[in-house]
Amino acid sequence: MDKTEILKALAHPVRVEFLEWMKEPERHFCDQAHPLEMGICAGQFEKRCGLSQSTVSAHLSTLEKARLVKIDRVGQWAFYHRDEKTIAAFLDDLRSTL
Amino acid sequence: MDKTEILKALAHPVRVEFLEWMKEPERHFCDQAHPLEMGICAGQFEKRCGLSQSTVSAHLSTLEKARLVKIDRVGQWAFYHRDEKTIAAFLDDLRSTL
DNA sequence: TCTATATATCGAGAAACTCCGATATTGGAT
DNA sequence: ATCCAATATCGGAGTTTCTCGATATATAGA
Repeated sequence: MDKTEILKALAHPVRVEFLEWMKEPERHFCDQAHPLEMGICAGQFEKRCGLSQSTVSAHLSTLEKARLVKIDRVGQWAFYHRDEKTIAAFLDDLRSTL
Repeated sequence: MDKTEILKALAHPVRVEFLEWMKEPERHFCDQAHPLEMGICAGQFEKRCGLSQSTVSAHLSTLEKARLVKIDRVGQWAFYHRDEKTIAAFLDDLRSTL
């Protein structure tokens, strides 16, 4: 759990927004073809943030490198979901050290 | 309380370190001439982080713009201390939204 | 096999960040 | 008034981040 890497990952509002959206999938991704239990397709973020496909992919990759999200690759799709373990550990660490 | 600005301010390990040092002044700044209750002199950080005076000043300025610290200017000195109100509000907000 | 779709990666330009030395500003002391 | 010490600001070099379009990869389906 690299605190600095996580804080850098959170230092862009779009990435924070992605994490917040994933907290309530049924609210923000109700039109996804696949069941929400599988995670959120990368393309879903694209539609909602107004950025290009490659930019969204890069942001998701940043979140993944910081271990804030996990990816399940199924066929041609990448399903993203929050890594609650890392997020909780980070929040606890931040509260106790900051 | 601008969450994005705070997260960007925390996205540099030196600034996080400054905040952590200020949490225990008697431990990290025991050699300060002025009483620690006044806050921590800018020069104290310089001695401990190995960065130049101008760089330290800029980092402290970033923390101040994010309202993570407050400054008391007394004579030619600038005494810094944590703004616990902002820090607590930020941690609460992060825990509830992230 | 060929085509379409989903995602990742590459290359490049713009913007932001980091750091420094030099200079400016401020206030105290002589 | 002058000098010194503490801090802030400026200007610039180097690095990183953000974003895009183009291209690559990988899978599904006809």
